[in-house]
Amino acid sequence: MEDKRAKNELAQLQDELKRMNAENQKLKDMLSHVSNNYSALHMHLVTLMQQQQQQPQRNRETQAIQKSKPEEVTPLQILDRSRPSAAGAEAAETISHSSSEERTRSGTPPSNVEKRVNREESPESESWGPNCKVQKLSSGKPVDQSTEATMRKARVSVRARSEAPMITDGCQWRKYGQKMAKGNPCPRAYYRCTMAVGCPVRKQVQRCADDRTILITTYEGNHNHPLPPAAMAMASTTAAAASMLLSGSMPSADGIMNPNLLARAILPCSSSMATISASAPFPTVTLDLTHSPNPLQFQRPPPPPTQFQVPFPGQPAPVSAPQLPQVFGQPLYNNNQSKFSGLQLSQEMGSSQLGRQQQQHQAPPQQPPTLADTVSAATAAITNDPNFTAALAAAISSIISGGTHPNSSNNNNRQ
DNA sequence: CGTTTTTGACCGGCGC
DNA sequence: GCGCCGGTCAAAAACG
Ligand SMILES: [Zn+2]
Repeated sequence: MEDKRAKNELAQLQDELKRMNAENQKLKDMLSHVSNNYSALHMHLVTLMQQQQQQPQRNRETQAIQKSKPEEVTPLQILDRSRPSAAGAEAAETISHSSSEERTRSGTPPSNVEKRVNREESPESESWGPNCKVQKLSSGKPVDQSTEATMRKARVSVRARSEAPMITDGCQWRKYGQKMAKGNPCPRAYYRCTMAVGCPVRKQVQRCADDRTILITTYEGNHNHPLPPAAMAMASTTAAAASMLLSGSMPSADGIMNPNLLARAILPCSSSMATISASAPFPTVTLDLTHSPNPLQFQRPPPPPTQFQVPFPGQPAPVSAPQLPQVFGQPLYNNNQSKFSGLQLSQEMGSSQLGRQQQQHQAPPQQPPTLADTVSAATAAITNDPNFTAALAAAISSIISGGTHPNSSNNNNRQ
């Protein structure tokens, strides 16, 4: 009798323990998620500032930022022409593909789709096949809206530590492929955004070969639909990085310059380096949210591609720009940044492209060496403005709540 | 049932 | 041309 009761109790306890473990795990995931978001946001901010100072006269923008509720309109969103209406998805699509190509979808069976059609009978193919075609075509004709064409080319890869098989960025993804990478035991998975039909955004996820706790997520393209706040951080960050990558500034010396600026603007407190790697078929920005406890990353030329570090002249050591990190550190868990403080931005481009393709862009804003000063000045100005910090805090908390509140629907990712 | 994942086939580009 | 390789497709299976 009594035995029975004891047993019962025990079972109960065990059950509870299990639950707690589960919750614990959940919390851990959440925390990691939040941390990632934080890093992304941080990065975003810096990128933004960078852009801002590129176009000084846009000074007013700061105000826009302050005014706008972060949840609804991110400055970034303004920058790239994403329209609001939900139904706009369709419209956006038309816009994005606009001039150059004839959308083959919906009743316009183009001749050039034939190849794929071969595989299957239905002319229903629609959407993606042609898109690829277009890609090439567009590359063929230089003019075009550089945004669309180039955006597809540009890639932003994010390195972050994550136990989860996939980083939670607030978007919905459908896996459409998986391959074994060559020099890597871990497979690479391909996803595409399913938040809207025809959203061109894709990403591929792969675990780092020599440190499996690091997850490399590579984004490509811009969303053509409104995003939930939880997804804003990543999306806008990557978009910003991408646009930065191929908007004028990227070429040659500037290319080196930018990450440099970013690096020093961001992590005054941590060792930072901008790495530029040659040999990549397409321009790629790499945001490294890995802290990398060991100086491992300082000698990370393992992968065959010739990678070389670019130690900035006279900038090897931590910088003094104490304002920034504090601003972020406060509203969040007081400096949990130990984990993600390190952020490093590197750009890679095709070795072939390295030389040419640079001046292709107009108005090379020859950025004087004083740039760094400008940036830090801007940083100071911005971060000193209470309104701005308030807005930022709001943004952050919104993201956090969006990501963590179970009731906010999105909560956790699947699987 | 609709949606997502799995997984082998397939494609185009590139180097040989 | 051939084979490799990074990507993608799509049928079937798994999922909820
Ligand atoms: Zn999308």
